[in-house]
Amino acid sequence: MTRLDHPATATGDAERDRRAERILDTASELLVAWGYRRVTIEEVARRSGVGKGTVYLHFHTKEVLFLTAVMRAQSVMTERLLQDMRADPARILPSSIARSIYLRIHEEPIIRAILTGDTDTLGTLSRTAPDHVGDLLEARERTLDTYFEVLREHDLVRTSPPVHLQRHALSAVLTGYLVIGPLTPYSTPDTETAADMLAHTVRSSFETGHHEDRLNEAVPRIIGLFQGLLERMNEEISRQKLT
Amino acid sequence: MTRLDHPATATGDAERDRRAERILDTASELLVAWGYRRVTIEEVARRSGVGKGTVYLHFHTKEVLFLTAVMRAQSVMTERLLQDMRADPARILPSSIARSIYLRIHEEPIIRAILTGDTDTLGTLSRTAPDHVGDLLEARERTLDTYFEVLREHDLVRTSPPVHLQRHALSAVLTGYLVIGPLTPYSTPDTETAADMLAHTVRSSFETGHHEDRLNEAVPRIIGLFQGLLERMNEEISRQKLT
DNA sequence: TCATGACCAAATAGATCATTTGGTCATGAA
DNA sequence: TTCATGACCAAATGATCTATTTGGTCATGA
Repeated sequence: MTRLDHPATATGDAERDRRAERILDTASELLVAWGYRRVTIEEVARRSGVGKGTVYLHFHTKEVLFLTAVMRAQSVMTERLLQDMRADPARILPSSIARSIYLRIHEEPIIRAILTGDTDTLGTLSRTAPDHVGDLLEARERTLDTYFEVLREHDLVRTSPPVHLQRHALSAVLTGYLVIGPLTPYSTPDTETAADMLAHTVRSSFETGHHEDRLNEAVPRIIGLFQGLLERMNEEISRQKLT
Repeated sequence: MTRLDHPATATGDAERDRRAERILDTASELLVAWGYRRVTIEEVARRSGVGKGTVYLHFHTKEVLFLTAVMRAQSVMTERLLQDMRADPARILPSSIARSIYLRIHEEPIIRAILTGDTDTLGTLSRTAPDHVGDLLEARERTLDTYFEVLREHDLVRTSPPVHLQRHALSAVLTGYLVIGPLTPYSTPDTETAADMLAHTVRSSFETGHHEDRLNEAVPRIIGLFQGLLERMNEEISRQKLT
């Protein structure tokens, strides 16, 4: 429970930022464990080793605090996707991305809650999110559209359906695999197997046989695209962290 | 409001059965409009033009009444699928079935509620269903497994993944398309378009290029299969209708 | 300068009471 | 005798009021 002997004034931006991160850590942890409604700011403050008022020096409201926690989780996931892409060009393909997201979600319950619209843990957050970070959500949509356009230009995905339909289809399939588990009372395959099936589904319904060359050509653009989204997210996150 | 001048004792099984159907009609209607929790047996009785006690002459409990209503809706849907299959062999393919189910669900809110696990309209039904009709649910799983096996024997679907994984994948994709609509706050394509995308997804990830002959060979077996399931459902339905 | 916890209004949870509802069964019509 | 019915009951649900908690502020003091 006891933190620093001297909970002294945070000297410098560095210390201050570390404290903000600690608060976000606590918020994330409690969000998953208790659900938005049941977590109090005071508890977050206590577990973060700061006073209650201090939390409000970092985040406008409870809502903003938890939304930021959620955004940070997504930012981290995007960063991982980027790492993967840099290591292996094939990782830019939708099937690989879907697979990674699916697997990651099984160890990051926050993101699962977002994507599946889990109202118990998210509470009213799911309603109010668009009011606070609507721009970001739109940006994500646009990024995905451009993503498919780029893939298309390099003959890596089918060209038959319009781009926005492909995006919709990808969301639908991914969501389906995520939601089906808790929904059906009966036998579900283990995570790894399901992830492979998901990748198979996405691959066969979106992608073409890939040419190694065309793939490599596309990599920088795709990476740039997601890098842009990542920066947009981080920007939004630090915008929420006050002063 | 007024029904027969003579709400007389139901003479013969025919009249009695008509009355049961009327009660099921009312129950279905109110289930969709109000949700399980808010519907009272008395209201169902009033709207069906019978006394409250009479409802209990037909169905053991409130739960059983509404479960039967739900089963009947599924039975009707299965019947339609069978009609389609008889009219056109290609309708036995998973892509076509998925498409039909998806479209039908947009005009049959009951079934949507089931498949998407809509807890607001279904209430506690979703939890308790397996206790009452667990056998039927298992039968449906087995039927789907056999369905894929038959398709496989006629070279109509891929043979790479195990059958039960294919079933799981089909459920996942269909569920995804169903759930994604209410979930995402943003642009969704219109029903018909989404249905086509769904069919495309299912076709490209499960089916092979179909030989007309092989298709026709499979038709009778597939139809028999679903016919069996249909009978199993109707059997369960009439088992619930008392005496 | 800046972290803090007492403080306030508003929301939530608890407790108590009134109403409704699922399910039964004695009654009476046919 | 057969069978539909609505009064009836215990249990669940909802309404209402009170006590507590909680999000958010700000005077205080390190």
